[in-house]
Amino acid sequence: MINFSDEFSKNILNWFARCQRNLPWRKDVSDYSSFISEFMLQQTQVKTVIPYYNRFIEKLPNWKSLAFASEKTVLKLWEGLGYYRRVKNLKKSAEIIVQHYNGKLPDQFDEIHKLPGVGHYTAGALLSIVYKKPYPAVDGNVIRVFSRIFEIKNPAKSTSLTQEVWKRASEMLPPYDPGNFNQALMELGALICIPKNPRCLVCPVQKHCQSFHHGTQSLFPSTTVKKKLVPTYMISVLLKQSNRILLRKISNQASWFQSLWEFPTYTDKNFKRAIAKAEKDLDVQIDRNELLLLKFYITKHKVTLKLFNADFHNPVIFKKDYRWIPMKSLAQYPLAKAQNQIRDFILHTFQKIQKKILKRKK
DNA sequence: CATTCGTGGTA
DNA sequence: TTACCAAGAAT
Repeated sequence: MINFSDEFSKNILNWFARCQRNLPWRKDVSDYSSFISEFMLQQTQVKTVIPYYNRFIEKLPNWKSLAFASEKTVLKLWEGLGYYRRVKNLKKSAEIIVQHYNGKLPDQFDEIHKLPGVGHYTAGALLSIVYKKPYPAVDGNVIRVFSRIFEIKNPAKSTSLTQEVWKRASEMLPPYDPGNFNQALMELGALICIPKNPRCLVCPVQKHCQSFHHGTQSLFPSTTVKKKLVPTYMISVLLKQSNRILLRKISNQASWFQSLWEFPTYTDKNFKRAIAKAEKDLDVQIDRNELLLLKFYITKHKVTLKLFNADFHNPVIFKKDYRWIPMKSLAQYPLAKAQNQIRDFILHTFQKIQKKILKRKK
């Protein structure tokens, strides 16, 4: 007589063996490659990660190369991926592993969990995938999958739901193949048990799913409360001085990664106030007729991003963390995605202007 | 423990 | 268009 969790495990493992996606970090699995991929995949979709992962592994193929790489090199490889704190923690972890663990990822939960940027999920994922140890790994996918299978009514994103799913995942974890079991659950959440319109008809564990039997898939995880959207305007100021351009280091109150750069950017719910802030901070006159770029940028709370050209009033502005960057070396400075797109735009137009000048000289 | 951190995708 | 979600962690 096969029990529930045993049959469940076999069904989902069988499906995973047949249907898993062909992903770069699934060939030549090592402690290092798994570590990099797990960090990149935190709150980031597989499709987004793939090119970043390939570039990163090619450039920094092992613990030592990462530990001894310059901060700027590592940040450039992460540029555009978001959540930049992750890359700081990633490098720090590599340094610790090279220094204190002889260049090999430790195989004890507490030691892995202590590494910066490694939480409960990542520790479990690494131990189960790299060392095949029986630890569960519960991510957003697994929460959704289990909340449907067991019709867990706790509200979405609540800690009680998270706790409940960790408990269930521990109970369901098979002693054999825990790494593939964890990955199979996540893969199921990514391919079959998706947030909306789950594909239950092709689900390998539909017979084990209470939501499927009751037709309640859309009720789990239980829906959250609505929020109001307050638009916020962001403007970036392009301050030029001959062939140099002004960047500043991102520095905010939190202990955040300090080596990321940006064009001076100001936000306010009121558009005019945003411009006034910029003019006051930089002591410049912003020319609204010389709009270089108008771009819409929408997230949960922010709505527009505009780039303006500005003229000097008083050249003696600069506090620390502001720097004039020659246009030619602009590309070397790691920026966040939105700023990065502005940078590319500026470089592109700059090149076009240079070409025109060359033609005139001829 | 509720927020914040970036960006892209979906219905 | 908008709310919600994605291989979460730190504070």
